[in-house]
Amino acid sequence: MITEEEAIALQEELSRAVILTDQLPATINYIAGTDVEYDKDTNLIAGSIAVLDYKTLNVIEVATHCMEVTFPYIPGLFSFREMPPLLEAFNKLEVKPDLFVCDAQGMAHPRRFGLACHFGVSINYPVIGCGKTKLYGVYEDLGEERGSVASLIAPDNGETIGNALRTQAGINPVFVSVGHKISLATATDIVLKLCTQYRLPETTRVADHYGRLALLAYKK
DNA sequence: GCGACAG
DNA sequence: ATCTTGTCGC
Repeated sequence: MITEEEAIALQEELSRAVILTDQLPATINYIAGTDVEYDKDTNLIAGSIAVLDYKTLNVIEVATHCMEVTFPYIPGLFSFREMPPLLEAFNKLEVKPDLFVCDAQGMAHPRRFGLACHFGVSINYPVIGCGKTKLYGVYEDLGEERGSVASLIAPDNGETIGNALRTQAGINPVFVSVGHKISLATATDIVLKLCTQYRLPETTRVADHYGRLALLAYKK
């Protein structure tokens, strides 16, 4: 298995391929959410990708893949744990979406290479990182209203590596960052549009739901 | 040494 | 991630 040192070296090498500008279709038809579920009492995990119609948010297709975990949870090396099941699920997709939203960080990472970047560079598609909690960076003065944004600043070089985004008034923000082939501004705009009723994007919620079902069915 | 630490 | 429904507080 890949060692921790090798994983870090690989991140530093692959991170040079990340594209931080909009390189997506002028019209977005399909958008996918990705998530990975864990089983409480086995080492099974399920990668899940849900493709939605961007305009109506209707579910178009869902692909899942169950397997055993192959890498421990180490903050900063999270992608090496979740990439395997996600790549398998991606290969099962019949409808390839215009872009993806990962349930994790992209550039908002100590080496600027969170799961959303790793996934994006690997499949060469536009990807947005949208995490529920922060891994790296500091922010201040985030408004309480829906749509409020505060820059996530990297403490090592002072650069903006993401946005804290309030998707519902008075509810904890989500953390948006570039995964691949999209700008932070576009990514932030899209995530807000996907949060129609809840704190998290509909893409993430749907992927989570079907991943859960797939894991339960696989256990039996 | 202490706190922080995606899922 | 996983414990988990109703309940406490603004």
